[in-house]
Amino acid sequence: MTSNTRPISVDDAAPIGFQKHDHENCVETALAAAESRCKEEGLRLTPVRRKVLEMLLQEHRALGAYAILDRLRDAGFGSQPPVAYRALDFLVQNGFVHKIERLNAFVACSHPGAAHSPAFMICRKCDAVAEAQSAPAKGVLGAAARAAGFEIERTVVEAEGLCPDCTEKAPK
Amino acid sequence: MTSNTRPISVDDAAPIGFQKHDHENCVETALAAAESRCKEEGLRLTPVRRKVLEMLLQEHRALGAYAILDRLRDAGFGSQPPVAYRALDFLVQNGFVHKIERLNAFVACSHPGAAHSPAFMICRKCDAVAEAQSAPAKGVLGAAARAAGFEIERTVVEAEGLCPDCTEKAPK
DNA sequence: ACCCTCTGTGTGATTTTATAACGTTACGAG
DNA sequence: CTCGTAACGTTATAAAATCACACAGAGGGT
Repeated sequence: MTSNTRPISVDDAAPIGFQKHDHENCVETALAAAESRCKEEGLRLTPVRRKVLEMLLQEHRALGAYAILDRLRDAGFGSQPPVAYRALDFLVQNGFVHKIERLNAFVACSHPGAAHSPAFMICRKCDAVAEAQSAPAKGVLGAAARAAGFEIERTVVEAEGLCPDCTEKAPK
Repeated sequence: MTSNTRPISVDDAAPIGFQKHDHENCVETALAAAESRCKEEGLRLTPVRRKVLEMLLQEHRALGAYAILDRLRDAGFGSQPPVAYRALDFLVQNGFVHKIERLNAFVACSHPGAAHSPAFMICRKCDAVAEAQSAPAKGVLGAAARAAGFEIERTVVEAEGLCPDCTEKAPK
């Protein structure tokens, strides 16, 4: 499906999270993408996992594991923490979902398919989360790492602040 | 742990964390700096707070709140979680200590006094933590934020990987 | 068909991390 | 000294994450 995967340019780096978009479509597209990628790679997108991914795509924001768990229970799945955590592990492992460390919460990946080291903008008012690209290893941090002999394997980049809506409403 | 002395060839970008240095001195200097800054700014570096800062300076790595709490108890302070969390709040608030979101743990700031948005390198093997500078708002992320109308107030930048020592030992 | 193994699921219990709520103490301004 | 506030100590509880173990179902080999 992601044959139409767009190259990530700076403009395009404008995050999905804070803008109006065709939500129905965005959810369906992403789900379909996940499905086909799993088929390709022999991964098993089981009902629980699919449900969790769907939930996270529906909300365009970070959900805690227990919020997810509640919804799973309502949907008739197991209701103990490991159920949610295992599904999340799978989804994170395979890049369908990202963990927001700052919030101990999870969001669906907005750039399905693209190899990326994600960066997030988190609104401290309304908790909206938008995903952008980052290239932390290219900047000052990368230089520091090389200088120190540190091998970067993975990066967490999370910006906290005010989203456009909240800036307007509370220009304080 | 490692008595392995590496050349202190330091390029300024190089972080303090992964190198041998005069630890005694570094602890004392930092404590003194904290004290004088608190005096200047009318902040109260109380015994608990001072003790916590000292502990974090001693270890050059991240400690969880409960590890800190244990040591506080041993030192004769209150032994309930809020004691540690309150001290940590104060220290983080005033820039003496940083929280490592990835680890839910805390490290003393390595660049006392300098206005900074810190970045961390975290060794996944030995948990060593080094602090470097970052300028996330200057790069791709900054561009994305401007494009989206997002106002960045604070950033979390944490790189996970292998520190020099662990790279040598387990080149895997 | 069968057995076997491996992965995923369901559940109870527990650990780890963090906050709420409330009374008491200590400090500084007046 | 007296008052108001900031810091502390304690009990209790919430929130986040993991452990341990049993069972179910898919696939492979025979």
